[in-house]
Amino acid sequence: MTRPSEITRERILKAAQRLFAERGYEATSVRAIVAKARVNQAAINYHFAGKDGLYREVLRAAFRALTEHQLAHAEEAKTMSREKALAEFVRDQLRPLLARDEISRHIRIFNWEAVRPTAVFRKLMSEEAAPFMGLAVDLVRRFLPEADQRTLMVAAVWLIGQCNIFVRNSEQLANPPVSLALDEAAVERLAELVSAWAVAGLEPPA
Amino acid sequence: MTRPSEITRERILKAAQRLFAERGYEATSVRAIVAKARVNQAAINYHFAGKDGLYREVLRAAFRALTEHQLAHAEEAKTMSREKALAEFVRDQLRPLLARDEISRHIRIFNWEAVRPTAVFRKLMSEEAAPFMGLAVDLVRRFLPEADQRTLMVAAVWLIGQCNIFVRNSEQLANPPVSLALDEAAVERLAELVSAWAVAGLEPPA
DNA sequence: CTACAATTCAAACGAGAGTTTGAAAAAGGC
DNA sequence: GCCTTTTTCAAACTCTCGTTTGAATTGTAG
Repeated sequence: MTRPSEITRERILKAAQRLFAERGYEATSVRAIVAKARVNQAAINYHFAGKDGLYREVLRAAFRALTEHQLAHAEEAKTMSREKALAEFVRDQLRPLLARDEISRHIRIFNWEAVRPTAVFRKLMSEEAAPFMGLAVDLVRRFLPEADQRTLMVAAVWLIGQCNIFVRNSEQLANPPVSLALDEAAVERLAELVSAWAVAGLEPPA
Repeated sequence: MTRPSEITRERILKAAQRLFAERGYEATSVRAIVAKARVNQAAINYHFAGKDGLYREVLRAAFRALTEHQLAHAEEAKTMSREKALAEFVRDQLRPLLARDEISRHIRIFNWEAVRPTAVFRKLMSEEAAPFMGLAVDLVRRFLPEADQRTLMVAAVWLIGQCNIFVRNSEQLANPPVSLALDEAAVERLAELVSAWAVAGLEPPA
């Protein structure tokens, strides 16, 4: 008898993913999740052994999907010029600004974790190492072939940071004094600007 | 009879500033503040009309001190070369990585706000417009004299973002897989790397 | 059809949050 | 030195949180 429970499980996971992406772990209550999923309150404890367990599942799914997505792009990225590859990376990072799809939510969840890592996240991080960082490092290595590992790590974080701030603060940036519009065309121009600056920053002076 | 109350007021403000900087608004409880300040629990409501009011005061103080600090530097920045000015800006932004002084705490509080802006912050933001953004815009304008206002805004956010990520994620970056050391020398090298890349990014191609 | 296990459900529990209360204490003006 | 105002204090109140409980329901194998 495993079938009927799968339905509620999925409903909970879907609702939880959306709410965690939107508000982060702490600010999301189990009551809000069960209301959105339209299941009973005790269902979370029954199926996931508590809020932590549920979050762990959401995080695992996000991990899997995100690295899968990035690894898929990694193959074609190697065939592009480094400038084009970096531009694609930036565009991917800025994706949550426009799309409301699942991948955007995954990225958002990781942005929440970047702020105040939960215990669940730390554990998962140490268990399933993140090839995500490796991708960013590989990318910047094409610009800094002679740099040591430490410098490459800093460059990777640096690159992610310039994209991250726009995603993380998108709501805030839409208001004064910045008043940054976020329609499709604007995000496209934003991606172009950021990747142009990043490329120029990493390319050796002519 | 204003004197005796000033003492508890100050004790509360000081304790609250430290805790808000460390944990953010939501994760800081009124009970934790009064314990650290060693005052009665009702004191916060008596003196600040609630947790919100207290946070508002802390935020106002941070606003004032931070813009004051930046404006003071703004004068000397104008006498420097644009490259040197940008390097100083970056160094300033990375300051919370090392110092545990008041200014570092102010910056930390604003980093929390960047994550999930509180209602208090939004209100304050709209009331007392931020000359802080203006400073960053002035700085990047020296590199992009012909850019329009929108591009300058994006560039300013872009610049802040590359510094911000290191401060915001400092705890996380200290652990694997990044394992970024954060002693004084390392922060110095970090500031040099970031400002070099940022300068190269903004400087017109040779 | 029956019996048993899996699943749902409404209700309550205990802990922690921010706030309120009303009396006690302290301070200052006259 | 008294009287009024300001300030402190311990306790309780109300709300929300995550979790637990035990009965009711549902699904399925024999």
